[in-house]
Amino acid sequence: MELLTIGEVAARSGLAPSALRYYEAEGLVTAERTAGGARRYPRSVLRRLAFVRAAQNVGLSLPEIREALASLPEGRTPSARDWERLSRGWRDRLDEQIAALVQLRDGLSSCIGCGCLSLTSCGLSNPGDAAAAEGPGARRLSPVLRRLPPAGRAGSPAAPRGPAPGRR
Amino acid sequence: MELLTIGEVAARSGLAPSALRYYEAEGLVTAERTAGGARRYPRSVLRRLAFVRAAQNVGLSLPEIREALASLPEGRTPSARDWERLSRGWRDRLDEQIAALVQLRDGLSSCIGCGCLSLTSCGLSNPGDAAAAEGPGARRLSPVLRRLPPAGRAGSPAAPRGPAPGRR
DNA sequence: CCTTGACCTCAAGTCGACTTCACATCGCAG
DNA sequence: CTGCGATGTGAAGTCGACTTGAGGTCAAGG
Repeated sequence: MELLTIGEVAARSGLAPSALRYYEAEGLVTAERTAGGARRYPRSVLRRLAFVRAAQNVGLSLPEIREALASLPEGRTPSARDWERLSRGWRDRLDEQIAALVQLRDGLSSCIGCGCLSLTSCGLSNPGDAAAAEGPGARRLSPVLRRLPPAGRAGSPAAPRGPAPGRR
Repeated sequence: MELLTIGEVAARSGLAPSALRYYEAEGLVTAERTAGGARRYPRSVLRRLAFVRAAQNVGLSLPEIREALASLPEGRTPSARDWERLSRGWRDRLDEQIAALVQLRDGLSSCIGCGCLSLTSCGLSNPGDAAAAEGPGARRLSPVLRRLPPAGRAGSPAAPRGPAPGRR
């Protein structure tokens, strides 16, 4: 009645069934079982999955998301306070990431203008050769950048999350 | 004389020797060899590595970087035109990423204000349940976001690139 | 001559978030 | 009863960018 099969949840959430099982194994969601062992999800799981997605977009890892979810009293619809608390942290995270990218972009722009093609002394990259270049002057990039990507990850057209060739 | 050992390059670039070998295998850098087979790098490799770093920060994958490097006439110091061409593309990339993050952050902020805790209809996440919620109205997130992180990657204290326990 | 230490190669391991595979079951229509 | 499709499980594979490990070589120093 009010319970959804894994296939339905997959269709509605856009996640592959395998991902849902994985999330369950990781403790992000739970499901009841039929006599036969099939998963039956309450409608609220969709909200939970939406939450997971949002958190992923902010850059949280699954363990972090699990923690965040754990801080929401079981099953209950998150209160305004819950939501505010969580999203405030996320906002800070996003602000950090944005600031780092902006800084990088601006460094790039100024490099175009200044003609310092060497890259050896222009802070855009410049990791350790600062030591060779003498003096601790360089090293302008905030560490958050190092934490950021290898971003292209899903960049290649090949199946990041969208394609989900799983449901064939 | 003017040639650096892998250890020196590692120290000056901040990369582990293993990473340098890997880059060579991937065709990002080349090195001469001594009679005994040891790598000897010209000073210019540092510039090249700085370039690689910068490109990584922008979010390029190694294959993409290899391509970019290939477009720089062999060995020659990149001209102003080269640099401008490349960095313009990077800038666009960064702009995209920044825009996506800003959009996400602002969505977050507006959610705090609007009290729509359900997450089911607020575009912050909302992947496929739009179908369930009837109508194609949702799905506000630009696809660039999906390409972005799972960012936390290096987030865990455990050795992303900094620690480089390689040089022990 | 022997030991270090820096270097070499090739193979395999790591991390995160899943997917894919092989094989077993459930429930139901025909 | 048979067959199909949706599901179940556990194990192993995938991708990117490296690191780690095992086992071997080279040049210099005591």
